[in-house]
Amino acid sequence: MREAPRKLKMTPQRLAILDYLRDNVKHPSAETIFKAMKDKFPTMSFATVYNTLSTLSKANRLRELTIDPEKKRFDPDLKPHHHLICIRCGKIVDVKVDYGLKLPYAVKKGFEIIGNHIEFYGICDECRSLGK
Amino acid sequence: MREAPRKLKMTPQRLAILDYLRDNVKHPSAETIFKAMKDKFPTMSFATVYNTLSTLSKANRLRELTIDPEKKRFDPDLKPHHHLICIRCGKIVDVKVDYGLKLPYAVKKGFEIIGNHIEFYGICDECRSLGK
DNA sequence: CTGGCTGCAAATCTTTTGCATCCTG
DNA sequence: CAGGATGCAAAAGATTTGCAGCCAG
Repeated sequence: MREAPRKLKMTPQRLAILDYLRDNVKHPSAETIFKAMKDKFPTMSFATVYNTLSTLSKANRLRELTIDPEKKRFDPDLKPHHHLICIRCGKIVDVKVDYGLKLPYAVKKGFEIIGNHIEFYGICDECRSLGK
Repeated sequence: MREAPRKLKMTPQRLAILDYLRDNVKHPSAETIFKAMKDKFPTMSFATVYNTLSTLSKANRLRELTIDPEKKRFDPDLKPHHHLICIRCGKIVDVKVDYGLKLPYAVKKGFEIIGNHIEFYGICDECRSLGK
């Protein structure tokens, strides 16, 4: 693809965000990340978080998930994998299974296929035990 | 599931939206739908479009797609199927293939699985011929 | 020195909500 | 006639942008 993982200037803010995301399997939203950042960097602004996340995403250092209709979620795990989301509480868990999906020629005709992502929808045990 | 397809009061606005969506394979956004509505119903408000779409969705008369990070898209086709989106122009085409996806027990443990949806990402021929 | 990055605020865009009025069933 | 639906405007969120000052190479 076009956007080569060009070299990034590593500022304290970017390092902090990358650090927060490393091995983070909770798929946090920008707001969650912002709140976590404020602890260490009380001066970091919302715009910087958004801009940084966008920059890191373009540089292939993280992936933006669209699985949550409310907001974007961010995933530091770059290996192709899928997700299961609880439609009640928004909890997201990884689905590291390779399904080897193929598109029939009639569908992909004209398209250059770049990738795919499976969203599984469900209700987690906590939400189910919480009444409904 | 919970939300039974209860009886809907059929107002002219709802009929118009359902009519516009019927056999519509373009997966329009709320804004696109609103614009189309304004032609026939110059008085229809944005809020009514959103409220109606939300109501119809809850009543299982259409499906909300989260595949486009920019905005929600709406699909009147209720039969389970998947989608291929052009990441440049946002064009969405149906992928009517049953992949019979199964989750390993270790993953779905604790979850009540409700469904799944595959997003294929690509670049359509038009966008490719348009330079980049 | 220069361009990129940050911080702040304001702008934008999508979607939701409050409320008075209207209309369907 | 009653409750739900509409229309309008304003609110609420999420995300983006403009811009001046700052910092690193």
